Order: sequence, then C-alpha cells, then structure tokens
Amino acid sequence: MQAATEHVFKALADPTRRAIFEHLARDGEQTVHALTYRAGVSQPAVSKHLGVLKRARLVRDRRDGRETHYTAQPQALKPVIDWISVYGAFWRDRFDRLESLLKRMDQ
Amino acid sequence: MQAATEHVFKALADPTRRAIFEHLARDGEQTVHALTYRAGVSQPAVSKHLGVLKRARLVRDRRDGRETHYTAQPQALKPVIDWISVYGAFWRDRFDRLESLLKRMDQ
DNA sequence: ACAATTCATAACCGTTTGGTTATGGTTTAG
DNA sequence: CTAAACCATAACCAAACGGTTATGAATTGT
Repeated sequence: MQAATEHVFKALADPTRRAIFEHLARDGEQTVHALTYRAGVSQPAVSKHLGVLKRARLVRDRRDGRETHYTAQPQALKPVIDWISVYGAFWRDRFDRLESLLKRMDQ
Repeated sequence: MQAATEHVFKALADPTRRAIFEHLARDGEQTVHALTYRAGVSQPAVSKHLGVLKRARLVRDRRDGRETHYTAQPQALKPVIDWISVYGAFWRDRFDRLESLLKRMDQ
C-alpha cells in the first residue's frame, strides 16, 4: 500500500483542488494570493488545499519573501497513470489518439 | 462541471473501492458474496462501495436469482484519462512506452 | 517607524464518508 | 414448506473533510 498513490488519488478527488492544479499547470507558477483570487474560496482554504496537493507531490512551493510561489508537478500523476495502465489493453485506442494529437501539436 | 467526472474521481479516492474494482478487472464478473470474502469489510459496506462505483459507471450489475453479479467497466475511466491528457506533453514518453508494451503483448 | 500585504495555522462547525449492526425481501436448497 | 443464503437498505456512529473566521509571523512599502 504505497502512501504516494493514496495521497494522489485523495488529492484529485476534490474539484476545487483539481481546479487549483489545472490553473497551475496551464498558467505556470502562481502565488497563493493569485490562486485565491480565482478559487472562489478563502485564502486559508486555498492554503489547506495546497497542503494536500503538496503532500501528494502534485505541487512544489518556493518561498520568496512574504510570497509563496507554487508550481504544478505533473510527474506526480504517475501513480494514476500506472494504475490505469493495468487496464491498458482497453485504452490502447485512446492512447493512439492522444499520440496523434501530440504529433499535430508539434507541427 | 460534469457529474460523471466528479463521480469517477470520487469513486477512485477510496482504497477499498479501488481494490474491489481491481479485483473485478483482473478476475472478471463476481458476486457480492465473493467480493465481500476478499474485501476485509462487511457485506453492507461492500454493497455501498458497489453503489458508489455503479454511480460512476465503473461497474455494471446483473441480477441472477438471489445473486447480483458485478462487472468492471474500464471505459468509465475515460474522464480521468481525458483530464490527464491535458498535461499530455509531460506524459508523452510514458504513453510511448505503454504503446510499445502493448505491441509486445500482442505478439 | 508604521502600516499594509502575504501566508500559514488554529479553532471551530456542519456535512460527508466509511464503517458497523439490524432487518427484511427474494431466491434456492433440503 | 421451511430453513438457509444472498443482497440491499436503514439506522446509527466516529472520523475525516471542506469550509469559515481569527490571529500572528514575516516581509515589504511609505
């Protein structure tokens, strides 16, 4: 029973938390202030969510003066990918399409 | 905000539930009785978990006399794959390796 | 120096969650 | 026909969760 896997699945279970992660992944490093502005919940709530994401290694924090900058760490999604890969045969087609999508994006 | 996505992430958040799904995906259709035997929790607890998995469409049930047979429905993992695909650039390597793994499995 | 900004933590609260035991309906076995 | 098996549901409970307000520490701006 890996704690990492457990933490990641738990962290992704909440929509507010996913939204925070999405924002970080799309727009890059953000301060707590900036994240709070969009989150629709209070700053302490955001800090707590960031704590959960951090425990799952889905985000990293960098302290700079009074600000804390957070960054998405998508590598931490690995346990989820691995878990789903067990049922990979089912998802081959899906992954194929992802491949071609990525190729098109590269052009 | 799709309810489907929300339900799937929520359903996968619990380790007992994941274990039940894994069992179904590995060993095929199972009765509630059989699932309870391995689950380490009571039969009503298993029934509740199956209810959550069913709401997420991760399992299907088939009534046969006094038994209810459950089957894994890995297609229902689609929302998770889609979500992760947004960060696909990070996972390209991973998917590549999955591709070659699947090709080797086919031979 | 003082005021304001940024953030984390504490204390608290209602709701959800994951478990239990109890029960009852339906179906099968004897 | 009666007893046993299978399962879902109800009722209940403690713990976890997601939010709030209050506060304080550290840093920055004036």
